[in-house]
Amino acid sequence: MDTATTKAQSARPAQPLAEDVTRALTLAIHEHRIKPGMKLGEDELADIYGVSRTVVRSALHALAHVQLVDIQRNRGAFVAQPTLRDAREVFEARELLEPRIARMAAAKATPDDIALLQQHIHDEHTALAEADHGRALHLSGQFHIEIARIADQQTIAAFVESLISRSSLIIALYWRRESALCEKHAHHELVQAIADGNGDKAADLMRSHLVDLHSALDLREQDEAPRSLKDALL
Amino acid sequence: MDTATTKAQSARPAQPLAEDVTRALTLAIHEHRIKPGMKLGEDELADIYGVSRTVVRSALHALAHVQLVDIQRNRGAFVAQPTLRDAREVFEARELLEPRIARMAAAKATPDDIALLQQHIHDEHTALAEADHGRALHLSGQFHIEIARIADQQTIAAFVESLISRSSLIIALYWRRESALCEKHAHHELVQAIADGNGDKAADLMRSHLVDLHSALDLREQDEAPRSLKDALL
DNA sequence: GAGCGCAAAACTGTATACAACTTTTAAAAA
DNA sequence: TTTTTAAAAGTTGTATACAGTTTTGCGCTC
Repeated sequence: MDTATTKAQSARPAQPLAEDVTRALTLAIHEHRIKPGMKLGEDELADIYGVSRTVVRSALHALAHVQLVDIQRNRGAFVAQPTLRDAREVFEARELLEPRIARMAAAKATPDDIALLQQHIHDEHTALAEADHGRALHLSGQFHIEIARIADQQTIAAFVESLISRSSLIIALYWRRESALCEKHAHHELVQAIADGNGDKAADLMRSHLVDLHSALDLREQDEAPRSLKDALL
Repeated sequence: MDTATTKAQSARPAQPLAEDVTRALTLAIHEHRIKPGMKLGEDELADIYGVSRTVVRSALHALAHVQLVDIQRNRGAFVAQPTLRDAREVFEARELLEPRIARMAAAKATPDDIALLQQHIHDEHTALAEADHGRALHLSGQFHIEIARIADQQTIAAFVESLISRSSLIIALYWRRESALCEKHAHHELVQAIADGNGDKAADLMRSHLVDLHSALDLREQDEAPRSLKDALL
Protein backbone atom coordinates (compact mmCIF):
# COMPACT_ATOMS: atom_id res chain seq x y z
CA MET A 1 0.00 0.00 0.00
CA ASP A 2 2.39 2.69 1.13
CA THR A 3 5.89 3.37 -0.04
CA ALA A 4 7.58 1.93 3.01
CA THR A 5 6.30 -1.57 2.39
CA THR A 6 6.60 -1.74 -1.38
CA LYS A 7 10.33 -1.25 -1.57
CA ALA A 8 11.24 -4.87 -2.20
CA GLN A 9 12.27 -4.24 -5.82
CA SER A 10 15.21 -6.60 -5.96
CA ALA A 11 17.14 -7.05 -2.74
CA ARG A 12 16.93 -3.99 -0.52
CA PRO A 13 18.35 -1.14 -2.50
CA ALA A 14 16.92 1.96 -0.90
CA GLN A 15 15.92 2.42 2.75
CA PRO A 16 14.73 -0.70 4.53
CA LEU A 17 14.77 1.34 7.70
CA ALA A 18 14.95 0.48 11.35
CA GLU A 19 11.22 0.20 11.62
CA ASP A 20 11.50 -3.18 9.95
CA VAL A 21 12.93 -4.33 13.24
CA THR A 22 10.00 -2.73 15.02
CA ARG A 23 7.57 -4.64 12.85
CA ALA A 24 9.44 -7.89 13.28
CA LEU A 25 9.51 -7.57 17.05
CA THR A 26 5.89 -6.47 17.18
CA LEU A 27 4.84 -9.51 15.20
CA ALA A 28 6.92 -11.81 17.37
CA ILE A 29 5.28 -10.41 20.48
CA HIS A 30 1.80 -10.60 18.97
CA GLU A 31 2.34 -14.22 18.05
CA HIS A 32 3.66 -15.02 21.52
CA ARG A 33 6.98 -16.14 20.12
CA ILE A 34 8.66 -13.97 22.72
CA LYS A 35 6.93 -13.84 26.06
CA PRO A 36 6.26 -11.18 28.67
CA GLY A 37 9.26 -10.48 30.86
CA MET A 38 11.78 -11.75 28.35
CA LYS A 39 14.94 -9.71 28.10
CA LEU A 40 15.62 -8.03 24.79
CA GLY A 41 19.36 -7.43 24.68
CA GLU A 42 20.49 -4.81 22.22
CA ASP A 43 23.60 -6.63 21.03
CA GLU A 44 21.63 -9.85 20.68
CA LEU A 45 18.96 -8.24 18.53
CA ALA A 46 21.55 -6.36 16.54
CA ASP A 47 23.23 -9.66 15.66
CA ILE A 48 19.94 -11.35 14.82
CA TYR A 49 18.75 -8.69 12.43
CA GLY A 50 22.17 -7.79 11.09
CA VAL A 51 21.96 -4.14 12.00
CA SER A 52 23.69 -1.89 14.47
CA ARG A 53 22.62 -1.27 18.04
CA THR A 54 21.51 2.20 16.98
CA VAL A 55 18.60 0.92 14.96
CA VAL A 56 17.72 -1.71 17.57
CA ARG A 57 17.56 0.99 20.20
CA SER A 58 15.29 3.04 18.00
CA ALA A 59 12.98 0.07 17.53
CA LEU A 60 12.92 -0.73 21.23
CA HIS A 61 12.04 2.84 22.09
CA ALA A 62 9.22 2.75 19.58
CA LEU A 63 7.89 -0.42 21.18
CA ALA A 64 8.28 1.12 24.62
CA HIS A 65 6.06 3.98 23.56
CA VAL A 66 3.29 1.54 22.65
CA GLN A 67 4.00 -0.16 25.97
CA LEU A 68 4.90 -3.43 24.36
CA VAL A 69 8.30 -3.34 26.03
CA ASP A 70 9.47 -1.87 29.28
CA ILE A 71 12.79 -0.04 29.24
CA GLN A 72 14.61 0.31 32.55
CA ARG A 73 17.50 2.69 32.71
CA ASN A 74 20.88 0.97 32.53
CA ARG A 75 19.08 -2.34 32.84
CA GLY A 76 17.73 -2.88 29.37
CA ALA A 77 14.50 -3.62 27.56
CA PHE A 78 12.05 -6.35 28.54
CA VAL A 79 8.81 -7.48 26.99
CA ALA A 80 6.17 -5.69 29.02
CA GLN A 81 4.20 -7.48 31.73
CA PRO A 82 0.88 -5.68 32.02
CA THR A 83 -0.43 -5.70 35.58
CA LEU A 84 -3.91 -6.79 36.49
CA ARG A 85 -4.86 -3.17 36.64
CA ASP A 86 -3.42 -2.57 33.18
CA ALA A 87 -5.45 -5.49 31.90
CA ARG A 88 -8.67 -4.12 33.31
CA GLU A 89 -7.97 -0.65 31.98
CA VAL A 90 -7.13 -1.88 28.51
CA PHE A 91 -10.34 -3.83 28.16
CA GLU A 92 -12.37 -1.05 29.70
CA ALA A 93 -10.95 1.32 27.11
CA ARG A 94 -11.61 -1.14 24.32
CA GLU A 95 -15.20 -1.52 25.43
CA LEU A 96 -15.50 2.23 25.26
CA LEU A 97 -13.86 2.79 21.89
CA GLU A 98 -14.47 -0.23 19.74
CA PRO A 99 -18.27 -0.36 19.72
CA ARG A 100 -18.29 3.20 18.46
CA ILE A 101 -15.69 2.28 15.87
CA ALA A 102 -17.81 -0.66 14.76
CA ARG A 103 -20.82 1.62 14.34
CA MET A 104 -18.79 4.00 12.18
CA ALA A 105 -17.41 1.12 10.14
CA ALA A 106 -20.94 -0.07 9.43
CA ALA A 107 -21.74 3.36 8.03
CA LYS A 108 -18.72 3.54 5.75
CA ALA A 109 -17.81 0.01 4.73
CA THR A 110 -17.52 -0.72 1.01
CA PRO A 111 -17.88 -4.15 -0.60
CA ASP A 112 -14.09 -4.29 -0.87
CA ASP A 113 -13.82 -3.67 2.85
CA ILE A 114 -16.22 -6.52 3.58
CA ALA A 115 -14.25 -8.85 1.35
CA LEU A 116 -11.07 -7.92 3.17
CA LEU A 117 -12.66 -8.65 6.53
CA GLN A 118 -13.88 -12.01 5.33
CA GLN A 119 -10.41 -12.77 4.06
CA HIS A 120 -9.08 -11.99 7.53
CA ILE A 121 -11.54 -14.40 9.07
CA HIS A 122 -10.59 -17.05 6.57
CA ASP A 123 -6.87 -16.64 7.29
CA GLU A 124 -7.60 -16.84 10.97
CA HIS A 125 -9.48 -20.10 10.58
CA THR A 126 -6.69 -21.49 8.46
CA ALA A 127 -4.15 -20.65 11.12
CA LEU A 128 -6.32 -22.28 13.76
CA ALA A 129 -6.67 -25.38 11.65
CA GLU A 130 -2.89 -25.57 11.48
CA ALA A 131 -2.78 -25.19 15.26
CA ASP A 132 -0.75 -22.03 14.82
CA HIS A 133 -2.35 -20.28 17.77
CA GLY A 134 0.14 -17.45 17.76
CA ARG A 135 -0.66 -16.49 14.21
CA ALA A 136 -4.40 -16.91 14.81
CA LEU A 137 -4.22 -14.55 17.74
CA HIS A 138 -2.33 -11.99 15.70
CA LEU A 139 -4.83 -12.19 12.86
CA SER A 140 -7.69 -11.87 15.31
CA GLY A 141 -6.16 -8.60 16.45
CA GLN A 142 -5.61 -7.46 12.89
CA PHE A 143 -9.30 -8.03 12.27
CA HIS A 144 -10.18 -5.46 14.90
CA ILE A 145 -7.59 -3.05 13.57
CA GLU A 146 -9.01 -3.43 10.08
CA ILE A 147 -12.43 -2.39 11.34
CA ALA A 148 -10.89 0.73 12.85
CA ARG A 149 -9.29 1.48 9.50
CA ILE A 150 -12.61 1.06 7.73
CA ALA A 151 -14.24 3.43 10.21
CA ASP A 152 -11.83 5.99 8.76
CA GLN A 153 -10.97 7.52 12.10
CA GLN A 154 -7.19 7.62 12.19
CA THR A 155 -6.91 9.09 15.64
CA ILE A 156 -9.10 6.63 17.48
CA ALA A 157 -7.83 3.84 15.25
CA ALA A 158 -4.31 4.50 16.50
CA PHE A 159 -5.53 4.17 20.07
CA VAL A 160 -7.36 0.96 19.26
CA GLU A 161 -4.27 -0.46 17.61
CA SER A 162 -2.25 0.27 20.72
CA LEU A 163 -4.86 -1.35 22.93
CA ILE A 164 -5.00 -4.46 20.78
CA SER A 165 -1.22 -4.76 20.91
CA ARG A 166 -1.31 -4.75 24.66
CA SER A 167 -4.23 -7.16 24.65
CA SER A 168 -1.91 -9.71 23.12
CA LEU A 169 0.38 -9.45 26.13
CA ILE A 170 -2.57 -9.57 28.49
CA ILE A 171 -3.86 -12.72 26.87
CA ALA A 172 -0.42 -14.28 27.16
CA LEU A 173 -0.42 -13.59 30.89
CA TYR A 174 -4.00 -14.01 32.00
CA TRP A 175 -5.75 -16.31 29.57
CA ARG A 176 -7.40 -19.23 31.30
CA ARG A 177 -7.30 -22.39 29.30
CA GLU A 178 -10.65 -23.59 30.60
CA SER A 179 -12.39 -21.14 28.30
CA ALA A 180 -10.45 -22.45 25.35
CA LEU A 181 -12.73 -22.06 22.38
CA CYS A 182 -12.98 -18.35 22.09
CA GLU A 183 -15.21 -16.82 19.46
CA LYS A 184 -16.02 -19.01 16.51
CA HIS A 185 -18.54 -16.92 14.66
CA ALA A 186 -18.47 -13.73 16.67
CA HIS A 187 -16.33 -12.12 14.01
CA HIS A 188 -18.55 -13.52 11.30
CA GLU A 189 -21.75 -12.05 12.72
CA LEU A 190 -19.97 -8.75 13.18
CA VAL A 191 -18.97 -8.63 9.54
CA GLN A 192 -22.53 -9.38 8.57
CA ALA A 193 -23.86 -6.48 10.62
CA ILE A 194 -21.26 -4.16 9.12
CA ALA A 195 -22.08 -5.37 5.62
CA ASP A 196 -25.74 -4.67 6.28
CA GLY A 197 -24.91 -1.18 7.41
CA ASN A 198 -26.57 -1.97 10.73
CA GLY A 199 -24.56 0.29 13.02
CA ASP A 200 -26.51 -0.42 16.20
CA LYS A 201 -26.18 -4.15 15.79
CA ALA A 202 -22.49 -3.88 14.93
CA ALA A 203 -21.86 -1.85 18.05
CA ASP A 204 -23.78 -4.31 20.21
CA LEU A 205 -22.01 -7.28 18.73
CA MET A 206 -18.66 -5.65 19.24
CA ARG A 207 -19.48 -4.85 22.83
CA SER A 208 -20.60 -8.34 23.68
CA HIS A 209 -17.63 -9.79 21.83
CA LEU A 210 -15.28 -7.73 23.98
CA VAL A 211 -17.13 -8.68 27.14
CA ASP A 212 -16.71 -12.31 26.19
CA LEU A 213 -13.00 -11.81 25.70
CA HIS A 214 -12.73 -9.91 28.95
CA SER A 215 -14.49 -12.61 30.91
CA ALA A 216 -12.25 -15.27 29.41
CA LEU A 217 -9.36 -13.75 31.32
CA ASP A 218 -8.39 -14.68 34.83
CA LEU A 219 -8.17 -11.32 36.51
CA ARG A 220 -8.48 -12.38 40.12
CA GLU A 221 -6.57 -10.34 42.66
CA GLN A 222 -4.51 -13.22 43.99
CA ASP A 223 -2.45 -13.18 40.84
CA GLU A 224 -0.75 -10.01 42.01
CA ALA A 225 1.47 -11.87 44.45
CA PRO A 226 3.25 -14.23 42.03
CA ARG A 227 3.65 -11.35 39.59
CA SER A 228 5.61 -9.22 42.02
CA LEU A 229 7.67 -12.29 42.92
CA LYS A 230 8.45 -12.70 39.26
CA ASP A 231 9.62 -9.14 39.10
CA ALA A 232 11.98 -9.72 42.01
CA LEU A 233 13.80 -12.62 40.40
CA LEU A 234 14.31 -10.81 37.16
CA MET B 1 7.96 15.65 42.04
CA ASP B 2 9.49 12.58 40.48
CA THR B 3 13.08 11.52 40.54
CA ALA B 4 13.86 12.61 37.02
CA THR B 5 13.16 16.26 37.70
CA THR B 6 14.66 16.58 41.16
CA LYS B 7 18.18 15.63 40.21
CA ALA B 8 19.69 19.10 40.28
CA GLN B 9 21.75 18.37 43.35
CA SER B 10 24.86 20.28 42.36
CA ALA B 11 25.64 20.32 38.65
CA ARG B 12 24.29 17.23 36.88
CA PRO B 13 25.79 14.22 38.56
CA ALA B 14 23.59 11.32 37.59
CA GLN B 15 21.47 10.84 34.47
CA PRO B 16 19.79 14.00 33.17
CA LEU B 17 18.62 11.92 30.26
CA ALA B 18 17.54 12.76 26.76
CA GLU B 19 13.93 13.05 27.74
CA ASP B 20 14.73 16.43 29.21
CA VAL B 21 14.99 17.59 25.63
CA THR B 22 11.65 15.98 24.91
CA ARG B 23 10.05 17.89 27.76
CA ALA B 24 11.66 21.16 26.74
CA LEU B 25 10.48 20.83 23.16
CA THR B 26 7.02 19.71 24.21
CA LEU B 27 6.67 22.76 26.43
CA ALA B 28 7.90 25.05 23.70
CA ILE B 29 5.33 23.65 21.31
CA HIS B 30 2.55 23.80 23.87
CA GLU B 31 3.33 27.43 24.58
CA HIS B 32 3.44 28.25 20.87
CA ARG B 33 7.04 29.37 21.11
CA ILE B 34 7.76 27.22 18.10
CA LYS B 35 5.04 27.09 15.50
CA PRO B 36 3.56 24.39 13.26
CA GLY B 37 5.69 23.74 10.21
CA MET B 38 8.89 25.00 11.75
CA LYS B 39 11.98 22.97 10.94
CA LEU B 40 13.71 21.28 13.86
CA GLY B 41 17.29 20.68 12.73
CA GLU B 42 19.17 18.06 14.67
CA ASP B 43 22.50 19.88 14.77
CA GLU B 44 20.78 23.10 15.73
CA LEU B 45 18.94 21.51 18.65
CA ALA B 46 22.06 19.62 19.69
CA ASP B 47 23.92 22.93 19.96
CA ILE B 48 21.09 24.62 21.83
CA TYR B 49 20.75 21.95 24.49
CA GLY B 50 24.42 21.07 24.61
CA VAL B 51 23.94 17.42 23.83
CA SER B 52 24.76 15.15 20.92
CA ARG B 53 22.58 14.53 17.92
CA THR B 54 21.89 11.06 19.28
CA VAL B 55 19.80 12.33 22.15
CA VAL B 56 18.11 14.95 19.99
CA ARG B 57 17.08 12.26 17.55
CA SER B 58 15.66 10.21 20.38
CA ALA B 59 13.64 13.18 21.57
CA LEU B 60 12.36 13.98 18.09
CA HIS B 61 11.24 10.41 17.56
CA ALA B 62 9.41 10.48 20.87
CA LEU B 63 7.62 13.65 19.80
CA ALA B 64 6.85 12.12 16.43
CA HIS B 65 5.13 9.26 18.15
CA VAL B 66 2.79 11.67 19.92
CA GLN B 67 2.35 13.36 16.56
CA LEU B 68 3.73 16.66 17.77
CA VAL B 69 6.39 16.57 15.09
CA ASP B 70 6.43 15.11 11.62
CA ILE B 71 9.58 13.27 10.57
CA GLN B 72 10.21 12.95 6.84
CA ARG B 73 12.88 10.56 5.72
CA ASN B 74 16.14 12.29 4.82
CA ARG B 75 14.32 15.59 5.11
CA GLY B 76 14.21 16.14 8.81
CA ALA B 77 11.74 16.88 11.58
CA PHE B 78 9.09 19.60 11.46
CA VAL B 79 6.54 20.72 14.00
CA ALA B 80 3.38 18.92 12.95
CA GLN B 81 0.61 20.68 11.04
CA PRO B 82 -2.61 18.87 11.86
CA THR B 83 -5.03 18.86 8.95
CA LEU B 84 -8.62 19.94 9.22
CA ARG B 85 -9.54 16.31 9.39
CA ASP B 86 -7.05 15.72 12.19
CA ALA B 87 -8.54 18.63 14.08
CA ARG B 88 -12.04 17.24 13.81
CA GLU B 89 -10.93 13.77 14.83
CA VAL B 90 -9.00 15.01 17.82
CA PHE B 91 -11.92 16.95 19.21
CA GLU B 92 -14.32 14.16 18.43
CA ALA B 93 -12.11 11.79 20.39
CA ARG B 94 -11.82 14.25 23.26
CA GLU B 95 -15.57 14.61 23.40
CA LEU B 96 -15.80 10.85 23.64
CA LEU B 97 -13.13 10.30 26.29
CA GLU B 98 -13.01 13.33 28.52
CA PRO B 99 -16.60 13.42 29.79
CA ARG B 100 -16.19 9.87 30.97
CA ILE B 101 -12.87 10.80 32.57
CA ALA B 102 -14.54 13.72 34.31
CA ARG B 103 -17.21 11.43 35.70
CA MET B 104 -14.58 9.07 37.06
CA ALA B 105 -12.62 11.96 38.54
CA ALA B 106 -15.73 13.13 40.37
CA ALA B 107 -16.00 9.71 41.95
CA LYS B 108 -12.39 9.54 43.10
CA ALA B 109 -11.22 13.09 43.79
CA THR B 110 -9.74 13.81 47.22
CA PRO B 111 -9.57 17.25 48.85
CA ASP B 112 -5.91 17.42 47.85
CA ASP B 113 -6.88 16.80 44.25
CA ILE B 114 -9.41 19.62 44.36
CA ALA B 115 -6.81 21.97 45.81
CA LEU B 116 -4.42 21.04 43.04
CA LEU B 117 -7.02 21.75 40.38
CA GLN B 118 -7.80 25.11 41.93
CA GLN B 119 -4.10 25.90 41.98
CA HIS B 120 -3.99 25.11 38.27
CA ILE B 121 -6.84 27.51 37.61
CA HIS B 122 -5.12 30.16 39.69
CA ASP B 123 -1.86 29.80 37.77
CA GLU B 124 -3.76 29.96 34.52
CA HIS B 125 -5.44 33.22 35.53
CA THR B 126 -2.09 34.64 36.60
CA ALA B 127 -0.57 33.80 33.25
CA LEU B 128 -3.52 35.39 31.46
CA ALA B 129 -3.17 38.53 33.59
CA GLU B 130 0.45 38.73 32.50
CA ALA B 131 -0.68 38.36 28.89
CA ASP B 132 1.40 35.19 28.64
CA HIS B 133 -1.06 33.44 26.38
CA GLY B 134 1.31 30.62 25.57
CA ARG B 135 1.73 29.66 29.19
CA ALA B 136 -1.98 30.05 29.85
CA LEU B 137 -2.76 27.68 27.02
CA HIS B 138 -0.28 25.14 28.32
CA LEU B 139 -1.71 25.34 31.83
CA SER B 140 -5.21 25.00 30.46
CA GLY B 141 -4.14 21.73 28.88
CA GLN B 142 -2.44 20.60 32.06
CA PHE B 143 -5.73 21.14 33.86
CA HIS B 144 -7.41 18.56 31.67
CA ILE B 145 -4.50 16.17 32.07
CA GLU B 146 -4.70 16.57 35.83
CA ILE B 147 -8.33 15.49 35.76
CA ALA B 148 -7.36 12.40 33.84
CA ARG B 149 -4.72 11.67 36.47
CA ILE B 150 -7.29 12.05 39.25
CA ALA B 151 -9.63 9.67 37.44
CA ASP B 152 -6.85 7.12 38.01
CA GLN B 153 -7.13 5.60 34.56
CA GLN B 154 -3.59 5.52 33.24
CA THR B 155 -4.46 4.05 29.88
CA ILE B 156 -7.16 6.51 28.89
CA ALA B 157 -5.23 9.30 30.56
CA ALA B 158 -2.33 8.66 28.22
CA PHE B 159 -4.67 8.98 25.25
CA VAL B 160 -6.14 12.17 26.62
CA GLU B 161 -2.70 13.60 27.15
CA SER B 162 -1.80 12.89 23.57
CA LEU B 163 -5.02 14.50 22.34
CA ILE B 164 -4.45 17.61 24.41
CA SER B 165 -0.94 17.95 23.06
CA ARG B 166 -2.26 17.92 19.54
CA SER B 167 -5.01 20.32 20.51
CA SER B 168 -2.32 22.87 21.20
CA LEU B 169 -1.17 22.63 17.60
CA ILE B 170 -4.74 22.73 16.34
CA ILE B 171 -5.44 25.88 18.30
CA ALA B 172 -2.30 27.46 16.90
CA LEU B 173 -3.52 26.76 13.39
CA TYR B 174 -7.29 27.14 13.51
CA TRP B 175 -8.13 29.46 16.38
CA ARG B 176 -10.29 32.37 15.26
CA ARG B 177 -9.54 35.54 17.14
CA GLU B 178 -13.13 36.71 17.03
CA SER B 179 -14.02 34.29 19.77
CA ALA B 180 -11.19 35.57 21.92
CA LEU B 181 -12.37 35.18 25.49
CA CYS B 182 -12.52 31.46 25.84
CA GLU B 183 -13.78 29.92 29.04
CA LYS B 184 -13.53 32.10 32.08
CA HIS B 185 -15.30 30.00 34.66
CA ALA B 186 -15.88 26.80 32.73
CA HIS B 187 -12.97 25.19 34.53
CA HIS B 188 -14.18 26.59 37.82
CA GLU B 189 -17.64 25.10 37.55
CA LEU B 190 -16.11 21.81 36.52
CA VAL B 191 -13.95 21.68 39.63
CA GLN B 192 -17.01 22.42 41.72
CA ALA B 193 -18.92 19.52 40.22
CA ILE B 194 -15.96 17.22 40.77
CA ALA B 195 -15.58 18.42 44.35
CA ASP B 196 -19.27 17.71 44.94
CA GLY B 197 -18.83 14.21 43.59
CA ASN B 198 -21.50 15.01 41.01
CA GLY B 199 -20.36 12.77 38.19
CA ASP B 200 -23.24 13.44 35.84
CA LYS B 201 -22.82 17.18 36.10
CA ALA B 202 -19.05 16.93 35.71
CA ALA B 203 -19.49 14.89 32.54
CA ASP B 204 -22.01 17.34 31.15
CA LEU B 205 -19.87 20.34 31.95
CA MET B 206 -16.85 18.73 30.36
CA ARG B 207 -18.82 17.90 27.26
CA SER B 208 -20.18 21.39 26.82
CA HIS B 209 -16.78 22.85 27.59
CA LEU B 210 -15.24 20.81 24.80
CA VAL B 211 -18.05 21.74 22.42
CA ASP B 212 -17.35 25.39 23.18
CA LEU B 213 -13.68 24.91 22.42
CA HIS B 214 -14.49 23.00 19.28
CA SER B 215 -16.82 25.71 18.01
CA ALA B 216 -14.22 28.37 18.68
CA LEU B 217 -12.11 26.86 15.93
CA ASP B 218 -12.36 27.79 12.29
CA LEU B 219 -12.74 24.42 10.64
CA ARG B 220 -14.30 25.49 7.36
CA GLU B 221 -13.37 23.48 4.33
CA GLN B 222 -11.95 26.40 2.40
CA ASP B 223 -8.98 26.41 4.71
CA GLU B 224 -7.74 23.28 3.01
CA ALA B 225 -6.46 25.21 0.03
CA PRO B 226 -4.10 27.60 1.79
CA ARG B 227 -2.91 24.73 3.93
CA SER B 228 -1.87 22.63 0.98
CA LEU B 229 -0.24 25.70 -0.49
CA LYS B 230 1.68 26.08 2.70
CA ASP B 231 2.81 22.52 2.41
CA ALA B 232 4.09 23.20 -1.08
CA LEU B 233 6.26 26.10 -0.02
CA LEU B 234 7.80 24.16 2.78
C1' DG C 1 17.79 36.95 -19.45
C1' DA C 2 15.72 32.48 -18.47
C1' DG C 3 16.23 27.64 -17.92
C1' DC C 4 18.74 23.51 -17.34
C1' DG C 5 22.39 20.76 -15.24
C1' DC C 6 26.09 19.56 -12.50
C1' DA C 7 28.82 20.06 -8.42
C1' DA C 8 29.33 21.22 -3.69
C1' DA C 9 27.40 21.89 0.77
C1' DA C 10 24.22 20.54 4.32
C1' DC C 11 21.61 17.29 6.61
C1' DT C 12 19.86 12.90 7.93
C1' DG C 13 20.57 7.58 8.51
C1' DT C 14 23.64 4.25 10.25
C1' DA C 15 27.68 2.31 12.37
C1' DT C 16 31.33 2.36 15.58
C1' DA C 17 33.82 3.86 19.75
C1' DC C 18 34.02 5.30 24.40
C1' DA C 19 32.12 6.14 29.12
C1' DA C 20 29.09 4.97 32.96
C1' DC C 21 26.46 1.88 35.37
C1' DT C 22 24.90 -2.77 36.81
C1' DT C 23 25.63 -7.39 37.72
C1' DT C 24 28.36 -11.20 38.63
C1' DT C 25 32.10 -13.64 40.36
C1' DA C 26 35.69 -14.58 43.18
C1' DA C 27 38.41 -13.93 47.07
C1' DA C 28 39.13 -12.80 51.75
C1' DA C 29 37.67 -12.28 56.38
C1' DA C 30 34.58 -13.37 60.13
C1' DT D 1 30.49 -22.07 56.09
C1' DT D 2 28.73 -17.62 55.53
C1' DT D 3 29.13 -12.88 54.62
C1' DT D 4 31.25 -8.96 52.83
C1' DT D 5 33.96 -6.57 49.62
C1' DA D 6 36.26 -5.74 45.53
C1' DA D 7 37.34 -6.49 40.88
C1' DA D 8 36.05 -7.88 36.34
C1' DA D 9 32.82 -8.76 32.79
C1' DG D 10 28.88 -7.43 30.40
C1' DT D 11 25.34 -4.06 29.06
C1' DT D 12 23.39 0.31 28.37
C1' DG D 13 23.90 5.66 27.59
C1' DT D 14 26.17 9.02 24.88
C1' DA D 15 29.25 10.95 21.53
C1' DT D 16 31.65 10.90 17.27
C1' DA D 17 32.58 9.39 12.53
C1' DC D 18 31.19 7.94 8.05
C1' DA D 19 27.87 7.07 4.16
C1' DG D 20 23.83 8.24 1.43
C1' DT D 21 20.38 11.54 0.13
C1' DT D 22 18.51 15.95 -0.45
C1' DT D 23 19.05 20.64 -1.25
C1' DT D 24 21.42 24.64 -2.77
C1' DG D 25 24.14 27.49 -5.65
C1' DC D 26 26.83 28.49 -9.49
C1' DG D 27 27.84 28.19 -14.27
C1' DC D 28 26.70 26.97 -18.83
C1' DT D 29 23.69 26.88 -22.70
C1' DC D 30 19.83 28.30 -25.44
